[in-house]
Amino acid sequence: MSSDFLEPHCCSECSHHCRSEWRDLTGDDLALFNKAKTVRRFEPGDVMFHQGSPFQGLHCIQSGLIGLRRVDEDGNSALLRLCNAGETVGYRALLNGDDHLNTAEVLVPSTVCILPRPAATRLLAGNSKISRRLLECCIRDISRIEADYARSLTKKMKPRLLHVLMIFYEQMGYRDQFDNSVLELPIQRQQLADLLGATPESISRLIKRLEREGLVRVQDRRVTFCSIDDVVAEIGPVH
Amino acid sequence: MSSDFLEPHCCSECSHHCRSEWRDLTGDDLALFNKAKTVRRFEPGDVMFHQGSPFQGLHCIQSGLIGLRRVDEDGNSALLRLCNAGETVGYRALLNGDDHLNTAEVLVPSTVCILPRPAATRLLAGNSKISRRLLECCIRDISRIEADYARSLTKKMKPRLLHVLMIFYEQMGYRDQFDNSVLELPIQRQQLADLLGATPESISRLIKRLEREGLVRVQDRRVTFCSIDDVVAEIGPVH
DNA sequence: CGTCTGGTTGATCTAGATCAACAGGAGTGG
DNA sequence: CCACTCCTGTTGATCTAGATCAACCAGACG
Repeated sequence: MSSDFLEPHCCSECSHHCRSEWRDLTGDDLALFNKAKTVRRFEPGDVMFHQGSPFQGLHCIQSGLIGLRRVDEDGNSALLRLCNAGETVGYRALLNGDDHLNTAEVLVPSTVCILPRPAATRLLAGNSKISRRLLECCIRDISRIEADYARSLTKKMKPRLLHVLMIFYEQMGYRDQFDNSVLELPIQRQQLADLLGATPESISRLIKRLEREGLVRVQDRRVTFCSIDDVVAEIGPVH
Repeated sequence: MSSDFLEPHCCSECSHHCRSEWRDLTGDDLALFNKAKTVRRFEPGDVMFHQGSPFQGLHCIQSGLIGLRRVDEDGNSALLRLCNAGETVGYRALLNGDDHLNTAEVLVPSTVCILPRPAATRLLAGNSKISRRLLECCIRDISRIEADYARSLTKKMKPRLLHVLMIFYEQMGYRDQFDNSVLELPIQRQQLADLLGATPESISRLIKRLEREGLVRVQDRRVTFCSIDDVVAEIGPVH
């Protein structure tokens, strides 16, 4: 058993993650990846890169939760996307050479593997499998954001809030001792609001309403679903 | 001068279009492209492919305007994106093998070049330049939709409507005999509304308001901008 | 002619924004 | 230990952008 297994580096974490773009690195490519990578630990509130800043490195999320935030000219800001373990962030700036369009902000304690440009470029140029993976990643991201956009155009806040709750539930929900479906929300109300283009006040009231309607019970960050089926009925298929 | 120039086929149209993904096809690849392609003419209201239908072919828009529409479970629909000459549509279904997520509806008379799956796959597998182009195309689409999504989350209808007017103006606007900036809107109010997640009534009233505020003058489909600068000031940088 | 389609207008309603106040912790510093 | 402030969240009062529903209008078209 190599030391990689005893003390995991980026290679084993990033490239072994079943959803990662880097899952099928082998041989020289894997060695290059490992040599060039740095692994960093981030805390909530940290920023991995800023909107408007030049590309610094490809960020592969090993664990945690990252939000991509966009701020407009008058200071309004929105969380456009959430990125989980296994996802690669910042590839757009790598590929088109432009500055980052979003700020990548850390929402929960996260471990991230950073691959600087030279290595990323070499890997991409040398291995067509990797650029294919990146293309898949692009397609996945586009589908996700298109779906979110469509929801924002056609639906009210209530089903949209329920939708993000369900997304979180899928990723980190669990059953408590009474077999209730429970979710420990990883983000605060403000960020929930930024995710939906709403205000924290509205989120607060909306949650109250969901409780009155008997869909969920919420205490601070803990969300207990009274009936997952009822929730799904409100929002249609989650994906 | 070859007959291609006298009676343009897809090759010369699609692949010569400066923004097309296919601009640098040469030799055998170009021959394959030409052999496999079919060119079709569509009229407004026609549908190139339906949401939920399987991939039939890659659609390269030679001329015209295509809208990608998404309809949800309760029948609400939105126009997620507009695609102009030079753009390739439907690549997602090609690459991931899933059904189309959107309906591609024709908004103005359009000429489209259709490349069936086998040829598309062969071209993609054999020519890394092409998959790189497709990746760029993906990146462009993702940037666009992200920007639209951000606007929908943070801005009111007024700047968003002005934004789509400016987008149209950039593409097809002109100066009239008095040097006014004029735009002949290619779509009707309903579609404008679907593009913004609004109702036709709201669009109608909003336009009235823009006229009252002296930003534009509108008669049927003709939009005359009183001051492009004022409009730009309202919406910030267009791109 | 009647009918249809796209657009406008008016009256009313409502979801969500805004603004202001307040409440409960969690530090922090005396 | 208490007082203070900061930060997140909640609540209340009010406002408003945009939706909804109904009517109507003009042109196109059989």
